[in-house]
Amino acid sequence: MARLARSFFARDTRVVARELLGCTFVHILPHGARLSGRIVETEAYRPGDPASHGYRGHTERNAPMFMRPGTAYVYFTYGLHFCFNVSTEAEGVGAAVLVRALEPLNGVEIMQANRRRNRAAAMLPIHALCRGPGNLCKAMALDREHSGVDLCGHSSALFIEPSGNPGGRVRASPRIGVSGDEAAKSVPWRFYVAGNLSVSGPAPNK
DNA sequence: CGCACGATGCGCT
DNA sequence: GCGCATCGTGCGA
Repeated sequence: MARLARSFFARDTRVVARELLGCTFVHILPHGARLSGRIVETEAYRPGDPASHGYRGHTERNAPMFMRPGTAYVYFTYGLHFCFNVSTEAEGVGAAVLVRALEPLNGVEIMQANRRRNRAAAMLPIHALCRGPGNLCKAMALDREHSGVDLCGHSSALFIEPSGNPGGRVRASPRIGVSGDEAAKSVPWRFYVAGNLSVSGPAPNK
């Protein structure tokens, strides 16, 4: 299947965030296994946005946000979690879409193993495997070594496949976990598929 | 059910 | 040092 071209990501971050819903995010592991899931929740982080890592300018960590649209930006936070983003807008512009949740499609058993804390722990329900940005990275085996990877490259292990439609009603809401600036907290730049069990936050998401 | 908090690393002031 | 685009647990109602 085709992968999304750079032109898809080289647009307004809010549009990209909304249109990513329903697309399939794929990670081909080194041994060839395919992990994938349908994107059901995203957030836009835009130029001039106080909540964005790019707000205070270019640093070593956020460098992928300023790279070509379609570049993966994976960062480490709270001392234990990774979050996966895709850069947007244009090269030199600090903007990205945070992918917050997937509905698992391929590689579910591997995801189960990636998420399991220890051998005795109970198996998680499929819809919970990639619910929330930290959980998504754990299940999809993503970490800082994937930051800077070009999702539009022909041979990259990470890419996104296009889709017809999200298969549900798309809703917008304020972003989750944003603190500080009041305007940044209230702006509706989180997008999700209403009612999908894999969407994070208080269930059920209507 | 909701809320509080601890875990735990590191980038930034 | 502070605080973070988080998550799971444990507590009280």
